Amino acid sequence: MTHDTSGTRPSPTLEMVAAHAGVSRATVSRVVNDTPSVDPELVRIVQKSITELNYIPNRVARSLASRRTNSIAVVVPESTSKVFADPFFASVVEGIALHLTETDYTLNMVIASESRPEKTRGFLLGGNVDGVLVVSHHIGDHSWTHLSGAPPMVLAGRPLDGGEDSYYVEVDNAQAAFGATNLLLERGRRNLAIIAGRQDMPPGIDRLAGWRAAVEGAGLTGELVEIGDFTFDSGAAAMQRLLDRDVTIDAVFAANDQMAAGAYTTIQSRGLSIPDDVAVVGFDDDAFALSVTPQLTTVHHPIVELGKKMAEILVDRIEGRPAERVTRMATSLTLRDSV
Amino acid sequence: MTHDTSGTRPSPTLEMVAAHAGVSRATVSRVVNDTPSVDPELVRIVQKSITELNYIPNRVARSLASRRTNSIAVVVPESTSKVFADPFFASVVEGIALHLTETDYTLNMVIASESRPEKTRGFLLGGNVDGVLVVSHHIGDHSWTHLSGAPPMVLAGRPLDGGEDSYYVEVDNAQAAFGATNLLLERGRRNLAIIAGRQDMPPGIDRLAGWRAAVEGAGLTGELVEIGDFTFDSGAAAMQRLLDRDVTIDAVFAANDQMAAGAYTTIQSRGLSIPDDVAVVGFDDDAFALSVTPQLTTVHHPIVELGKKMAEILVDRIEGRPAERVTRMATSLTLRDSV
DNA sequence: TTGTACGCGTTATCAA
DNA sequence: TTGATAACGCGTACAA
Repeated sequence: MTHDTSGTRPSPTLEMVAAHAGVSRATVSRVVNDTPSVDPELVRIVQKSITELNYIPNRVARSLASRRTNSIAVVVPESTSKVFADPFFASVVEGIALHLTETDYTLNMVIASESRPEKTRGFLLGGNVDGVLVVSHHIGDHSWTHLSGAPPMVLAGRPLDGGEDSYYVEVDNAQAAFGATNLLLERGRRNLAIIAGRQDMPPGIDRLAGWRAAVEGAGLTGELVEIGDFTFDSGAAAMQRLLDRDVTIDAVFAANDQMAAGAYTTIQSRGLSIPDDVAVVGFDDDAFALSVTPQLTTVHHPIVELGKKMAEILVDRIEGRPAERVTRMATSLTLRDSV
Repeated sequence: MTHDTSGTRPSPTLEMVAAHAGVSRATVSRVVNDTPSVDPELVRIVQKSITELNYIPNRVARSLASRRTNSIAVVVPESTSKVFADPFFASVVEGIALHLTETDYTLNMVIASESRPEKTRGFLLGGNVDGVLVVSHHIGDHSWTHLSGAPPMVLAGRPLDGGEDSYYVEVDNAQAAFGATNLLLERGRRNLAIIAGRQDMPPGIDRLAGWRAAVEGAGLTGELVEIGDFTFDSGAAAMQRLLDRDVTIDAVFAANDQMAAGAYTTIQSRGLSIPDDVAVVGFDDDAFALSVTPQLTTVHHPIVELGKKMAEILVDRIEGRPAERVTRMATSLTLRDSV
């Protein structure tokens, strides 16, 4: 006895339904699984018994017999203890969850504990899930990506380590950053800085590359670079360092909105005005973009859709349908008052 | 064939390990489950075989036989499409996940789809999980709370509908709101308003009650009440209505930081100063409190801890250990610059 | 179209 | 302490 079960009236088994309906278990199983070749009359009778007895199929037994679990895992790195605080992550998971709700798949969140890596590995390889979704980008986080015997997998963002055979959904970070930076240039800004993100993950790397391409394409030097870790505080600190290096900076591109919001506090505390003295562009178009004053001009990308797409592709793969290896989501520039 | 399995080398079964080790399956099972009464020498031999063959126990088969799934469900309402955007929710889930990582339990996120309620119900009652965590507060969302046959459950926040027998973890919303409001009174504010939250959930109801108690306790009339839905925009709108009613408001208590941040934009766009003209106090102490200018004075509560506690209590119940029915987390006032 | 019977990988019972 | 062996609840060839 593992817990108080008073008042418990467990769901009947398939066998009990069969008895009640006066058919074999096989027939009940067929009705439950919508197998075409069943006498409509029998279908009716069985379904009646099912509702009368309040039968709920046992997913565990079903999995054992069918070798499919009908559940998929979402793996997130523990290292990023801020994963949940990151609106990007939250939105991806939301998209995944929303799509799966419309399917018969169940969502398993697994924290890739660094202290117990074998736990994650065992879970993923133990036949507990039909597929895996990975929302991390750190180098090294994909240690299980190329394991033989692993179920189908779809990544959020391009993999860092080769991974020619990986399936993933991403936004074109470099292109979007390029466009955002060009906006600043078009508005006449000439002394551009960037608060880049961690250089061990694609969004950090590619957004910096896009910024650099635009800046250097305009014949300017891309030297005003400071690195943050995508958090609010790191944005504020990076802005400090930038202004300490060059007070004449007239535009900043931040690799995400949280860091942009952090930069705001630094800029404004130095008596500088946004956008008059310093124009700011962010990336993500999340809640932070709206909560700051003046509201932030930022790169919008469909994060929830990205999550949905990941789930969609994974389910396609699981069920044997063809699927694109790489899907790129479109971005757009949301113009507000910070430029 | 459901998907490409080239290169797959499935984990061996318990039986294969038994053969390899020259013992019976029962013995291997005992070793795997740390059953005390096994010859140390055999334990060694079996463990050797396990690592050599790279054996991973099949959780599904284990569940079927043992009638325990080693996984718990976190139920979130679909209605709140903003659940994931809500830092509170994210932190609770983070806490839950963090605690479960240290146990052998797995986390199942289930969206309580309103269009397919039977799916949620079936999942929860189908023996798929050993316990349930509910992070919603809406009236009606607990329709499955009192189902017989349901596994142990722990709620975030007090249940709205009686539920004398429920287990839950909460913060004392009324008490905290009372304290926050008293701070405003102590600072000499006399024309207090509140942007309350939805009145169909405890945080909305109780924080309003706390505010009212403090205001009326000071001999003032608690009439300046506007209701929001915990979102940024609703906070801005509510502040509009308040100022339209009475421009001499000198203090506002918002039921969460997001609404407080929304109120900021309204207040400042009317040319009023925070805190000189209007003092503001929020609730949650999340990222929004830091991203606004001036930084927000707000009620801090240990949300991640709350999640951890929920998971801890649920696991205790599942494993038959005694547990408190109601746990109340302490709050504190984080003083910043908005008062 | 329906039923029989075996197997899925593990735990649990009962003898030995 | 160890080993047969019967569940666990369902899917699915295969046979009828």
